[in-house]
Amino acid sequence: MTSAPSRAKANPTIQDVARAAGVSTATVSRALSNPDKVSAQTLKRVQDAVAQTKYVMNHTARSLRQQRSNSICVVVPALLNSFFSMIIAGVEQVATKAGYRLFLVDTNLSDGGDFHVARLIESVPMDGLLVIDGGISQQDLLDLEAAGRLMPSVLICEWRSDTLLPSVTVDNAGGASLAVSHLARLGHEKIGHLTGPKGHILGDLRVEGFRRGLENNELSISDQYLFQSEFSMASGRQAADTWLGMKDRPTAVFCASDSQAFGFISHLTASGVRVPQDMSVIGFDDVEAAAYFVPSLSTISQPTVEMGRRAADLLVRQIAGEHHSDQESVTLGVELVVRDSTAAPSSP
Amino acid sequence: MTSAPSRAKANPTIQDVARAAGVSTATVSRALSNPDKVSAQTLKRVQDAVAQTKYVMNHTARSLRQQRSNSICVVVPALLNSFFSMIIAGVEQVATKAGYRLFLVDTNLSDGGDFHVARLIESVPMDGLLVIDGGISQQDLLDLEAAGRLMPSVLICEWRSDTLLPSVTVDNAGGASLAVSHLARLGHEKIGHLTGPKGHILGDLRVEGFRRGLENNELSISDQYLFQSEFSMASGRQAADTWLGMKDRPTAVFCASDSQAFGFISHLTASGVRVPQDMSVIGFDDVEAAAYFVPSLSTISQPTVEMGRRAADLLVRQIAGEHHSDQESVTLGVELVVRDSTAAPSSP
DNA sequence: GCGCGCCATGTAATCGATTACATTGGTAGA
DNA sequence: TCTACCAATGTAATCGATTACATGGCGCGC
Repeated sequence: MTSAPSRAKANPTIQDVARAAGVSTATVSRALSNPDKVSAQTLKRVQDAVAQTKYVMNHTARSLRQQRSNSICVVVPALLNSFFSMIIAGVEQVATKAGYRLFLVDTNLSDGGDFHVARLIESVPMDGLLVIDGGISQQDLLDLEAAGRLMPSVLICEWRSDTLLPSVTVDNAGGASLAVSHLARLGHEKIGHLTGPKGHILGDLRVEGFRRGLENNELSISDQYLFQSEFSMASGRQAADTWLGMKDRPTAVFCASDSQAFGFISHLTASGVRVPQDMSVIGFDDVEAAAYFVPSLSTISQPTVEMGRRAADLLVRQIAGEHHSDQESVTLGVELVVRDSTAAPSSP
Repeated sequence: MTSAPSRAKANPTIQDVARAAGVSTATVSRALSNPDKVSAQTLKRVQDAVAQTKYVMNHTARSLRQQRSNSICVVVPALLNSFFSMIIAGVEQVATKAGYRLFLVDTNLSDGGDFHVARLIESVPMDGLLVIDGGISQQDLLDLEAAGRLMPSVLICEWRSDTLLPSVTVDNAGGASLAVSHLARLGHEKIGHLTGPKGHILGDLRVEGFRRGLENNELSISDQYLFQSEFSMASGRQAADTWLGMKDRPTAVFCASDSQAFGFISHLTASGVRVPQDMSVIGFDDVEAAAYFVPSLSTISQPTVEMGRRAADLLVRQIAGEHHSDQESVTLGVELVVRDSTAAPSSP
């Protein structure tokens, strides 16, 4: 190793600081992380020495010794969805304040869709895990638990009920029901639903809420009004094609996500169907673009930032060793936001 | 420390594996990371021992010893922008293949807008840095360089020209000029521009390209057609207000970002101005939603994924110690995408 | 005046993997 | 047959901070 290419030069270590301050490494360490354990005098000398040597701590060494990394990992299905970004913003606020670094993993990006937590955990030592949305298979988590390798974890967004982990969720079924009631109040009787992906817990719960909403409003349920779909815009556009091909069309649809609603409306408009005059559409999530879409989108708003905050809080407490019991799971409420994509059905 | 709460139990170490296999720790280490350095026989025994003990490597220890973390940090201004997410997807493909883990940092999320690379670098030991967009101040980078603390780095998206670091950019000015020419070809003579934020390099370059485009088409430049703006939807909506209040309005605008275009069109439509019949709008970026907006948005498309790939490639090579000279900076081309938000001006 | 205990600090073990250097046995070339 | 070298493996130092334990000095109570 002769003349290395322009590389950061070797960092000063705690040894250098100790020498400069004329104290032992133990004292430096204490001065830095437990200032009240050293005398005011020594503290000052150490601080000066730190400034002089331009010392910065080596977190790797600290992690190794302390057997903890001071960082938590957030697993997300799709960073590009602003809904998740908002949650992360909330997580960030709390985690940073508690002294944790954040590690983001996008299951969509990684492994070309074949994502396994196990591999993640093997590769990165983390103090805690925060899983957003059903991106990780329940089975993976159970396997880890069985292997005794599961670190403190909190789940955000709905999850299968039999899980052992604390979670932060919103009232998905309730939100769906709200959406349906809104449409019913406007006078719609033939209401359809663009579902989430098959087997996805969030989708399932919203279907359930959709059904309940219809019942509450004494409307009949027709399975042909269930459009098997996914959360994406492309999927919403596809559903629009199906809708256009139907003989007996619903006059309003509740979409399991805003993205779907965008795709759906987009294709309808391009085909000459006017929203909301000819057709009402309501979404779920209230992403930023919902307010700017044409027409602006009626939707169900979730307290995203708050969800992130609560989850991070649960996780930090769990890492600190506070007992986590079932009561630690949290469910937050949702809100109906009425904009321009819903209206009374046109009289035929 | 007596009965800890349900926590992952102590992981097996390389020592345990060595014992189980009846070899030394050095041999285990070699078997795991340099399989050709041990005999086939020993290799097998070690592998069996690994399986038996359920050993997983402790990356912290490895990082400490090797003085490298095998991870690179990506600094992004806003994860929720799908434009950046696409870039990251490209980065991910290359970085993972090269054996690096990805660390994402959102400067918007962190520090409430007061972000400093220095703090980041102090807190997380990384082998390389990938900075997307002008989110980090040039000064910060220069300071680091001066302090000899700058790790191998690559910049994505345009940057002030005097920088010392390799970068991956697109032809921003060229793209802007393309957009203007498209509008001019349609017959527009009064063309406006929603600029990026003041002093932002990307915005500045697009303004420059806007001017060049007008010149190329022998159109006059009127400063009142420059709408001081930012990249956000909210900012686009605000610009629409300004536009509505003008006496002599442009008949077409080029927006420095798709988000702005959404906000602009949204407000126009709500005010009864039809796009593209009464007004043409073209954006820049080609985010996913551009194709789904109503009307679908004409825009300038950037090779986002490719940008990420190229940048990651440069970075990995730089970390490996290959000499990086100026020729290593890369500029990629952009493309005009014509959709439904632009049309010939209505004859008055 | 003596002893107990506490405060500030130092000494050295420790976290778990990598790797420089040492050792062994075997083989090819002279 | 002897030397030189190589391949395979072991021994122990190393990365840089934390922290258990040891030490010395000082104050307080009796």
